[in-house]
Amino acid sequence: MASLHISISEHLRHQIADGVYQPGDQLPSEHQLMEEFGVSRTTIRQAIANLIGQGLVSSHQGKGVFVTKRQKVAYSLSSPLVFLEDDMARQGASFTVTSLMAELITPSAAVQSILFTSETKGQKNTKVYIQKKLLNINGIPGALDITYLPQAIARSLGSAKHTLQHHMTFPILERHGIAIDHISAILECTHADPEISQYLDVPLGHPLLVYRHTAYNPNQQPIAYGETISRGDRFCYSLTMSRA
Amino acid sequence: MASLHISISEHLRHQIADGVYQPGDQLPSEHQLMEEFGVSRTTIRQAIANLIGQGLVSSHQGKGVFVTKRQKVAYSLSSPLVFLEDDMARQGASFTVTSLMAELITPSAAVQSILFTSETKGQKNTKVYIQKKLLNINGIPGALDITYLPQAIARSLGSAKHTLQHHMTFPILERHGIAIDHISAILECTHADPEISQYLDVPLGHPLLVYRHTAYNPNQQPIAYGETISRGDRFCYSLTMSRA
DNA sequence: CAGTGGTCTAGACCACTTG
DNA sequence: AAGTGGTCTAGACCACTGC
Repeated sequence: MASLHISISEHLRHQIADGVYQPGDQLPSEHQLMEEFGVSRTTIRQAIANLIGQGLVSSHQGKGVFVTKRQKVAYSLSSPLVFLEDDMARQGASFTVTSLMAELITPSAAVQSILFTSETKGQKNTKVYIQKKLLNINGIPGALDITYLPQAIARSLGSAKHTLQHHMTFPILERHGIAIDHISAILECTHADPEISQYLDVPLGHPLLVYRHTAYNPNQQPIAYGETISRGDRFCYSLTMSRA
Repeated sequence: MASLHISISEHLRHQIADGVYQPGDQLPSEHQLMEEFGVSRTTIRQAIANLIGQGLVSSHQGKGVFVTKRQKVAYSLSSPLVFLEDDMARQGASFTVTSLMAELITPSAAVQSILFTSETKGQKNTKVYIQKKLLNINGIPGALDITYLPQAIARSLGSAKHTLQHHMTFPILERHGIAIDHISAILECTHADPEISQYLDVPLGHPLLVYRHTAYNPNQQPIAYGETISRGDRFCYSLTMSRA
C-alpha cells in the first residue's frame, strides 16, 4: 500500500528508535541500503530525505549519514528579562556573541509601526540602530539575534553602544538607566531561508524557533524590538505562569 | 556555482516574494517548468521540494502546486491559565474538540516522573487518565492535545470526566474545586512523525510547535501534565512579561 | 479523457572525505 | 585511490483530479 521509500524510512526510523543505530552512529551507505532493500538509489535517497525531514539523521557529503544527537538548551522566559549569558552558564554552556552588522538605518514599515507610536511619528526620528548578532553556544552558532533600537535610545547609550555588539541588549539598557517595564512577545516556528541557513549552518527549510519581543518603558513607549531566531533542534523556551 | 535545483527554487522564491505568484495561486506545472528552465523533471521536482521545505508552497496530487496562505492564530500565555475557547473566539476563529482517546493507563516512565513525586510514589496510584483530543480551528484540525491526569484527580471529577472529552482541561478542573497554583511549561519545535502527520493532515517532517505543561496545586503537587502539538504554520504563542 | 503530481528505475558524472 | 553523498538525465508507470 504505502510507497517503497516510506516503508524503508519507517523501517530505519524504528531501528533508530529501538537503538539499533545510536545517536552519532553512521547509517549504512546508500549503496549498502540499495542492496539490502533491493531498490534503486533514488528510492533510498528519498527514504533518507524522509528521515532528514523528521530531524532523525543528517547527511554529510563524503562522510555519510549519521543519527542526530538531540539535547536542547532552554532559554528561560520566567525571569521577566532574559539574561541569556547567565542563563546559559547555569546550564553549563559557553556563550559568545559575534557581531554581523551594526548600523543606523531606516527600518521597514513593519518595524516602524512597532517602534514609533503616533506621538513620536511626527518627530522624524524614524531612524533605528539595527544590530545582527550571531549567538554561539558551545562554540557553534545556534541563534541569530536582530535588535532594533530607536535612534534616541541608542544615542543615550553613548560610547557604550559598542558594548552591545558583544553582549545581549536588555542588561546593557538597564545598566544605563533605561528602565524596562514590560515585554510583549510572540513565539513561533518558521523554516530556514537561504540566508539563515548559511548563518546557522542548517539545511534549507530546517525548523527554527522565532522569539519576537518588544520592550516598553514605564510610559508605555516602545524602546526596543528584537527577533531571536534559533535552531529548533537545539533550543527551547521555558516559562512559569503563576495563578495570581 | 550553486546547483540547478537551488537556482530554480530561488528564482521561484523571489517570484513568490515579489507577488508574481500570490498566496493561493497555482505554480506552472512540472512539465511547463521543465520547458521553461530546460531541465529534467527530477530537477524541477527537487526545486519544488526546496520550496515545500521552506513552507512556501504545497503540492496536491492531481491538482498542482499552490502558494501557501499564511496567517497564524495566537494562543495567549499571558492570562496564567489558558482558556483556549475564549481565546479563539476573540480572534474570530471557531473552535471544536474531537476526542480521539480517553482511557485509564499506566503511563511511560517519563510521565510518571512528572506526575508522581517521591511522596505519592509508594501509594501505587500510578495509573493516569489519558486523553487525546484533536483541536479543530475553523473546522480544520490544527492541534493535537494530550492530557494526563492522575487517577485520584480524575476520580474527583466524577461524571464530569466526560465533559473533558469536548473541552479544555484546566477550566473544568477549576470549576470542580481543583485549584491550580502555577504552571511550568516548555515551548519547543519538532517535526511531524507519521502518526501526527495523519492527525493534522501535514506532510512528514512538517514543523510543529509543542507546548508541554505541568500544573501544580498550592501544595506544589503536580495535578496534570499535557502536551499541545500544533501546526507550526498555523499557530503561535503570545505572552507578556512584566518587570515587577 | 487529459493533465496533474507521486513513485521508481538505471545510469552518469561531480564533490567531498579519508587513508 | 576508494568510498561517500550530491546532482542530473531520460524514461516508465501509477494515482488522483477535473472536465
